[in-house]
Amino acid sequence: MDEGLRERKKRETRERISDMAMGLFMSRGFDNVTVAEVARAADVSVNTVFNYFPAKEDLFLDRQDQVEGMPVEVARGRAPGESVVRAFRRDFLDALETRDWRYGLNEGSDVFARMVADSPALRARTRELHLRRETLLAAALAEEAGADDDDLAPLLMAAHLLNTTRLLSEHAVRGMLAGEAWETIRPRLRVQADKAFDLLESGIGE
Amino acid sequence: MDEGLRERKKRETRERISDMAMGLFMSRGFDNVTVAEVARAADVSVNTVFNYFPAKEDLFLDRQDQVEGMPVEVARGRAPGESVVRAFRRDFLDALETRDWRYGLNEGSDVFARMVADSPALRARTRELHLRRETLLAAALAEEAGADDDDLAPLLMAAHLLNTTRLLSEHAVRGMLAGEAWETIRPRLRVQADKAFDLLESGIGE
DNA sequence: ACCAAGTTTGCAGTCGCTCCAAAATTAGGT
DNA sequence: ACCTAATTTTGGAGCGACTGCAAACTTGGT
Repeated sequence: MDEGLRERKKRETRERISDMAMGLFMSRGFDNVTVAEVARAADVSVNTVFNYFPAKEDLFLDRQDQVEGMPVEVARGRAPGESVVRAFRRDFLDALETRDWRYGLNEGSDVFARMVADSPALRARTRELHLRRETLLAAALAEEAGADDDDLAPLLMAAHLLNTTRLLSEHAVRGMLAGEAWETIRPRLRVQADKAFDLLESGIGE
Repeated sequence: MDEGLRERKKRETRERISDMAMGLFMSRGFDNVTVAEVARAADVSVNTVFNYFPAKEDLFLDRQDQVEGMPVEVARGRAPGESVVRAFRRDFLDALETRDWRYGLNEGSDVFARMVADSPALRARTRELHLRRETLLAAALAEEAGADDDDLAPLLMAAHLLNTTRLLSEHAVRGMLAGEAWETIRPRLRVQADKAFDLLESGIGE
């Protein structure tokens, strides 16, 4: 037992707060739930909530922040000789088959998406996360290529890659929100994904 | 006289509020100025401030919102036969020569940029503006190409185009904030811009 | 049992922002 | 000049996120 009673209690209250918050958010929407209510539901003082979560939005995203390094892993985990674009294409197409949660293709991620869409604060946070992933990926690419600080190529590639996956994910979510069945979304998305990555590889000459 | 006294006064107080706000923001930073202070400086009640500007950030951006349709004009104003990418390349390179404010190459836009960087609220708003421009440009491109709703190409092109110009602008600002002279920034930026747009046209095959 | 360290809590306060109803100002007609 | 209707401004009350601080409480080690 490498976890003392103190640490266990901390973890427990943290999880209790997070769980109660998510429950309330799911049933009533992010903006319609006050931090005081979350605190009451978790049987804890408001200050304690802010003790664990620096801002209200962190109650919602929490684990989402651990996903910010995901693109870097995709880039690093590619086969020898494989280009970065091909690695992302492969990763996304795999996710399309397995409905991987990493790209928001998960069943039920539409509820999630609607909540984000309905709350300005959550939208802002989501974009900040996107930006962070962009700079992290860019840094990884720059390191790998040994690019100097004046070279914009890593930043450009990171931005273009993440924006394609982002737009593909958003497109899938639009379909889900429109009530379409996944099996009718998947083939269409697959076509669009192929076109999108082709566009990345061969350029927009039009 | 197509402007009655009522309308003139409205315009005047609006401008007074905006001017006073900008002055305070410039000298003390966005987050260190309270709306109440702005109101006092403009000799107006706090409610009146919110009467003209829906949120504090609007005191800062105000006219910036009128620029959200700018990319659409670049796309629409291109020469016959000219591709969209070429139009944006031309527009940006022109702006590089004239230090056009539209891309934040303006002298003094570094102060502006630092203020945005220092305030989470302003950063969020700036990104929202970026997103709006993206969807507007995408809509224009989709209309022109007659693309259906399932086609992601317009959205992808819009995103890629605006992200290149965005990253180029940010790069320029980084140089300015580092204290570099404009004449040393320009040639380097020109090289990067050429590479960036080449990347867009010919793709990221690596 | 006791002390030091860490955790929770209550309280007071700031700031952005909203709602509402009462004043003040202006426009237009007589 | 006068009255009325529409518009603008204002004050006040209040909500919700968030901070800072000091007091109470809990845990770990001696």
